[in-house]
Amino acid sequence: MVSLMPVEGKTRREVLTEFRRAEILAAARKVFAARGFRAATLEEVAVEAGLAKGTLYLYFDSKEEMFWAIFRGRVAEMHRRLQAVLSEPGGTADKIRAGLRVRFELLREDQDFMRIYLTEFGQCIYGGPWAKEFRKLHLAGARLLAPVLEEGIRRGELRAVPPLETALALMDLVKSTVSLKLLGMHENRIDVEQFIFDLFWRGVRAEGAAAEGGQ
Amino acid sequence: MVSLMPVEGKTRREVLTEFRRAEILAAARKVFAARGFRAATLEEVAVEAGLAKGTLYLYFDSKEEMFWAIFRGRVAEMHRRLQAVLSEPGGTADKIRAGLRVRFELLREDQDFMRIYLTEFGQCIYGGPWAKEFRKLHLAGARLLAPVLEEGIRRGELRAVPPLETALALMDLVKSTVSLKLLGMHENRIDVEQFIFDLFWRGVRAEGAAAEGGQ
DNA sequence: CATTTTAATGACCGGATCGTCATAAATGTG
DNA sequence: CACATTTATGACGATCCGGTCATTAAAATG
Repeated sequence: MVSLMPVEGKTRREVLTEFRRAEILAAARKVFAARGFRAATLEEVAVEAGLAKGTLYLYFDSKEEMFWAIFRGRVAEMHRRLQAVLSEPGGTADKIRAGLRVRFELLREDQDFMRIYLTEFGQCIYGGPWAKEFRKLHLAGARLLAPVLEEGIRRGELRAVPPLETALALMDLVKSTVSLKLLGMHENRIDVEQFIFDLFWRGVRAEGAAAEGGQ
Repeated sequence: MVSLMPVEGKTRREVLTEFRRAEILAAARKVFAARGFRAATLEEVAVEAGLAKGTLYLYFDSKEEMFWAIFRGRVAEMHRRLQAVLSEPGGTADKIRAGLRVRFELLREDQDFMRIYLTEFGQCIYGGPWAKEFRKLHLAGARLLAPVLEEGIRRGELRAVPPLETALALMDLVKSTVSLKLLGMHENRIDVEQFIFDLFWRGVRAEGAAAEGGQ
């Protein structure tokens, strides 16, 4: 009966099921990114995945579950990468620059995800079932950066800014710049990453410091 | 037949019609702000206005028209006020501060509007019928500030930042801060307006300048 | 007060879409 | 090959909502 070959503690069936789930999520990410959560239809997702709509429900309970599976996973990935670069040794300016780079890299790698992040975040104000989760994830990102800023203040590299608020300001600066990029406003006239870094770094560095991060 | 009393070039009927339109728009603003454009239903708007749904269509052609009547009017008002404070004499720092004050005042006066602005702006990426309009209005705001920055650069008060991009960055900095305020993240721990001004001004001021705007 | 004109109503239509379920195809089993 | 089990299907039910329209209420008119 269970002659399905077990592979690394999982039956062949479980592996196949996971594969299908992943296939469906890839299709869903595409559709959600193109249309937004509300306007995206499961029919589209099904077509994109080469399946029938009913089949989706063998792997997910609802449209919401699909969305969150995509979203949570990607945010977690982003936070892992942020954490990684922020824990490397280096000055505060370097860390801020590295954190910026992670976000811009992510944008280049996966515009779909950023689009979801940016547009659905606005909706979280309406307090649907996600408002709390969204807010928690967003704050979690800021809490990764805040200690770096605190450290910078202690070391005298930064003036005494409120760490969490400043971290949030930076994240939003990136976020909205990213949204402008998606809107095609910046084109290639300036180096956006460098521009944002300059603006922010000059905004937070200690009074006496030169433009040390301006390489 | 036309015994309706003309008042300042308008018949009594026209005045009443305008009044009804305004009543409906007030109700609509409330509902749109509470639920967002998509989730808001005309049934709710009608109830809020104390009318039947069908009656709304005597005054507006569609849900979209209602939304834009609200949105355009309010943005125009914001731009008028920005233009007014930016054209007053004063240093660049003063003007930036005054521009910030306008936006924060607007937030305090009419949170509903800001909510609409913030949340529906995210959606404009999807290129519905509004994408172009939204973008145009958003850029128009930046174009009010850009000349002030250019003037500041000429006068040597600011370093050579790209004016339009910098104006957009400031607008977004305010916008997202505002959204955090709406989310209840800041509470009253810091003076947000002062915080944003400091961050931005230090980010753009000329190399030699002291924190002149820090009053 | 009778009549005409305007304003208001809410039942209804049409389209969209989430999620279900009886049925069918595919796959595995003996 | 017959049978059982898992996977897939897409028509369908249910719901929601923007917009319409025949009908009713109100207001103006003479």
